[in-house]
Amino acid sequence: MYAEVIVDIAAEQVDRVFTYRVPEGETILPGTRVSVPFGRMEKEGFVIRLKETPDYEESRIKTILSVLEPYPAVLPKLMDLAFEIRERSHCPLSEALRLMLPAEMRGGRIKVKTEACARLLIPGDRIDEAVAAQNRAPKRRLLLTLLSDGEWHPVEELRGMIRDVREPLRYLVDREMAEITEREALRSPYYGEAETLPDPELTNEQTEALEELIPALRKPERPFLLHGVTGSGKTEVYIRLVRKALEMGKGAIILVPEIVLTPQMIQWFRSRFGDTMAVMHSRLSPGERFDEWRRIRLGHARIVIGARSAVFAPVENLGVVIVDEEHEQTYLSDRFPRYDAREIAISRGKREGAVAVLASATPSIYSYAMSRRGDYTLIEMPRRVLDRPMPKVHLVDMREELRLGNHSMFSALLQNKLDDCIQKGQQAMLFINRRGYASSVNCRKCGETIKCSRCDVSMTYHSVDRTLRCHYCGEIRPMPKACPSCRSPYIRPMGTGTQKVEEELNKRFPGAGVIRMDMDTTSGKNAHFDLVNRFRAGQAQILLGTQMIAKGLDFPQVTLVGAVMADLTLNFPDYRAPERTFQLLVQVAGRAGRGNSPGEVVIQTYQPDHYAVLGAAQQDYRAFFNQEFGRRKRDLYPPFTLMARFLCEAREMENAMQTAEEIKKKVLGEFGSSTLGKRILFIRSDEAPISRIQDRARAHVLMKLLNHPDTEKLLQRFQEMAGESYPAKVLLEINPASLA
DNA sequence: AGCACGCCGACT
DNA sequence: GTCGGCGTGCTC
Repeated sequence: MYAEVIVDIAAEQVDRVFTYRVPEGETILPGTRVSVPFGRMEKEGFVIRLKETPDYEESRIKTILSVLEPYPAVLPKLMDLAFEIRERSHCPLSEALRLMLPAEMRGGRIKVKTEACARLLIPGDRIDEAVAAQNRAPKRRLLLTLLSDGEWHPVEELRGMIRDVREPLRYLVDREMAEITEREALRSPYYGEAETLPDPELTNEQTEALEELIPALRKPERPFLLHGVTGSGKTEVYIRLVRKALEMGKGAIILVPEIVLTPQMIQWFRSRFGDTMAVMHSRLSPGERFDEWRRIRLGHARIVIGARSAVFAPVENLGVVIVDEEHEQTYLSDRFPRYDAREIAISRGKREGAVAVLASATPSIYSYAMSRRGDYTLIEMPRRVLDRPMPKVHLVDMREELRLGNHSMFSALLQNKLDDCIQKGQQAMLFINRRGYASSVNCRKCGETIKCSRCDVSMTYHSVDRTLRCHYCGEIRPMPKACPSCRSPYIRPMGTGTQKVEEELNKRFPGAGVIRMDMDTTSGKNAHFDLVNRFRAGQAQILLGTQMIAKGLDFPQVTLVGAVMADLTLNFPDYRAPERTFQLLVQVAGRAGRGNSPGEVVIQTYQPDHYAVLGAAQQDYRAFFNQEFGRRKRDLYPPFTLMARFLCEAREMENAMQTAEEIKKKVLGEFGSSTLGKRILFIRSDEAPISRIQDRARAHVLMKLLNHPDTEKLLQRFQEMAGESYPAKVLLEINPASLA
């Protein structure tokens, strides 16, 4: 027998199969990882196919050294998916296959953990007798009792209950009353027992949604788009759908944005699904990640809840894939090979006969447009559970506040509402959009902003330790005493960050208690969890935070939500700015009134007439969609067009720019005024907006292409062009998440 | 990815 | 004369 193997090296030159001999007596299935001799190295590889006769000179064929796992690490369906990813993102197959396993599995960096376990060999009806016989040896008695269920018990666990347990255990083993073996142990990312919760009553809308979704488990057709307002109970729909799939013997994947994957939410799902659920997210330790992966692969867990990369979880006989908060940017991978977890979810659904559900209170313009075209089946849930009202939203024009002489960052209305809320003993959440507004440090004399030496972005002032930090590369510098460019001493932090607001709040509302959640206060492993818990327990009345408090959190005591200056994203030089702003504001507003008391929201804005702000204030998705869709059509933005960019990175900007210009010339030379060339609405080469990241100079060729069936041919040609050799490293991006 | 092979510059 | 620079090419 011979095996075709893809060697685990990420390079175009070795992106083809190599033939190896299967050792005598071994049976290997496709998808199995093996260790093979490659040149004079030893490498890991993936078996792609098995065959009887080799198509390579037999005497030169080497033999597989060892089989790394006794089962295929890549399921056949995921193998097909890897081929598709290679096609679509033009990466070596080995790179696509790497997505299918936890990183630490490669290179044998992680081992299966074992632990000693003991169990009783005495038949059940003779245990009492055995216990009674040990009336003068209390430790033996206790041990017999602990083991009396006949199950395996880790010795470590017994040691916690009996001092020097080895002594009585040896006694039992010597008399063949018990046995000890090394068994595989699973490192668990869960702590605490999950309480079992009863099923809540379903609302009419939930029932109706399920009446559409459940039949699709038998014969899935198109993907679903579930549009349910904040608080409409989408999660309960997921739970019932997943449970149904489970009853049919199928598995499920639920994708959520990383930020909402808090221990609470995990415990909550655990309370409904128990040990048949596994989690996958970036905060797991390498051991935990591997063990969770193994639980899924071996079928011990059939339900996976996880962040982006969990779309690749090795669930066999997949019944349903759900993408929660489908509009979130986190579903776009920022690493190579780039992928969109939503696309993969749909592709897996189609490939494996599973229902794909994209869900959001604020669907992406793209997905909603797809549902209008009939490519996705739309399910709407326009009302909240228990007929709770949508929160009442007040818009405050901050320009007007200034005109009235209010120079603080809180409008009179927000101050009054906060006063009121705190006096009533209720809780409030204040959301600050710090992006682009953070306390950059400026010189008041020459106007210079202090930038990171390596990344060309402004550094941010952190008052706790009086340092400047770069949010791109993490560089930390002490706050300078004088302006680095003009030596003037008049430099100081500008703008408003969460810390400054926190100080202000403590001054204005002494005794209310403020919890701040942002990148700085949530860096520890459980910091996020602890802060959320403290707020839930009522240890503070005000929760202040950035993006991370905008989504998914459910605090029934919160009756007031303030968006202090949330419309700043509107001014971002990005065509998605209105979409982002609308989504953010609706999500923020959705945090209010989730309990029995109705909620109120104050949105402070400088652009109260903007349709994204108005749409959010009225909580009217459709109105917003229509406006935004019209604008995209008129101004030729996606989905009517697509952006393509060649990103060129080099040590020197000269090389990066030279490459960008060369590519632009090549594109124009080849397509110029041809029919295909007419699909190019514009093309421009330039330094990238962030001209240096991690000491690499960046330039790009930016193109807007008309979305037309034959545009695909252009893209394929672009992919080839990106693969040629230049003085800079070139990467082709289609509709990049950011143009930075 | 690694490592060999190979063809030109400054040194014990 | 030799050590060593890293460009090109191969690995079942």
